[in-house]
Amino acid sequence: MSVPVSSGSDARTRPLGPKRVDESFIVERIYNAVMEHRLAPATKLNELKLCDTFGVGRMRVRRALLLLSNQGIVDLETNRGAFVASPSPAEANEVFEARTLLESAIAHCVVADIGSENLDMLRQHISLESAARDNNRGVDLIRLSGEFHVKLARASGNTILWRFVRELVTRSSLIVGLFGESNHMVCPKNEHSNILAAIESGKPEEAEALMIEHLNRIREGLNFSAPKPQEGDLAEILGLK
Amino acid sequence: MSVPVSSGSDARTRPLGPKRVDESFIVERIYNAVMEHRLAPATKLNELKLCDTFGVGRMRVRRALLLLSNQGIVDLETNRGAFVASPSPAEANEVFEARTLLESAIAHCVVADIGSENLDMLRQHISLESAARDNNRGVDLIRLSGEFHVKLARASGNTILWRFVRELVTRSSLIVGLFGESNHMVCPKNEHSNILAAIESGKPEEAEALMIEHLNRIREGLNFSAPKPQEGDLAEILGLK
DNA sequence: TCAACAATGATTGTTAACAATCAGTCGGGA
DNA sequence: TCCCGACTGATTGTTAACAATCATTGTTGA
Repeated sequence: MSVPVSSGSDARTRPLGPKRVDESFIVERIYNAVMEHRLAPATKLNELKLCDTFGVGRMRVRRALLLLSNQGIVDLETNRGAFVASPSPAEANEVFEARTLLESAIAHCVVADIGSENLDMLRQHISLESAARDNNRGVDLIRLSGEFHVKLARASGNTILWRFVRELVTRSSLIVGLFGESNHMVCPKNEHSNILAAIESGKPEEAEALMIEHLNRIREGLNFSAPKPQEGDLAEILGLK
Repeated sequence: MSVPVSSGSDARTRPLGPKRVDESFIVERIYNAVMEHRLAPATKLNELKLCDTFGVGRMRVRRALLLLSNQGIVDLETNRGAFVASPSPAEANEVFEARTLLESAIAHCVVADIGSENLDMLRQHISLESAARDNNRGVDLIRLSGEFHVKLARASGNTILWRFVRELVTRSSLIVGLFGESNHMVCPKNEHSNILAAIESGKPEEAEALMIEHLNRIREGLNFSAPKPQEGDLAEILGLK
């Protein structure tokens, strides 16, 4: 558990070419780990372990953790350290309220603006999702389900909206991990492709309505009376494979 | 210019009671200064001066600057330091696109949810705005014009949306400072009160439409072919009066 | 057996010094 | 006069050591 992961050592021993490991790299990695449910809520994020994992000094790690805490992905407790955030039910409601407001508007607007290359990207994404679902690749499916929303926001061409949605989707991943009922699918089967279909056929109102329904369905799959305590292993999870 | 400001020294000499100066305090101060056009785009944010101003160590200042850069308020240039951001025209368009999308939806939704105490708050705000306009209190008016949007978002009761709008409004302040035509008023005379009226009378579509118009009007007041270089004095600007 | 408590190790928060880079000045030469 | 380069002070980036706090273990006593 506390054994330095080989990939971590790699990061320190070889400079990884011209790639510089800055705060955003660490933030990115933790974002991805949360999105894929590899980092569970309340997991302790030990500074030294993160230093080993990424091969950087403590300052970098602390700065990255500060950014993450600012985005609601990490909780910083004074003198106790950093933990993956455990959103409260109230917080969860805020996140989904904000998502509904933001993403429904995006779904509406994107119909007019979207270009063919972005449509292709989304189509390709849907096929990846289907494949992951058919092959029972649970981890991939979880990640892809969230990524659809992020890619749709990206298709809006607005990097600010993209960033906002990305934050909210990642926080949703924590929320689902905490309150999601295990038997309930993360994102029901055809909803993403239905949204895409509405976009393709140029129906903004329908795309918007479908997005709202979709988010409500996810929300209904939450059970706030059943918080799940979990345990994370950290070094291995974040290792640079 | 480089003289340590009295208020800055105050901050260091007296502990200011139980008030602890952490990153968010510094971030808050710089946010306010930008909102009030007291910090112009491209102003150099010298670390030591900020340390003196707030009476904290360099670490705190650097962490605050990191947060601000993450929110598009500050640009960090390696080995050159921190500068108040100078949004490009492309960035400006993104900000206003995002604002239109977000704030129109907020204006729509808030009609159903808003409570009387929030309505009162907004009414009171409008009267402050009017007073500032009538008395030619330019600085106050600038601040209040932006704050209306922030308060409206706050009235939605969603702290996430509030944070997003706050960031965008603050960035807008920089944009207006760079590209705004001086003779053009920041926020035309009655538009805020018209929006509030629509909300009060329970007309979500009208509130939304007015908000969109309002933001477009601000946008039309921008002139991207005329960037204005400006100079800031910093220590005095941020001093704890 | 259990609870309170002290001691120790681990982890975080902070400071200070050092290294590296930048910006502005001065001087020399065409 | 103008341009180029070395030099110096200022500023930023980084590291390491120190201080403070927390968590855990082991002990004592009822």
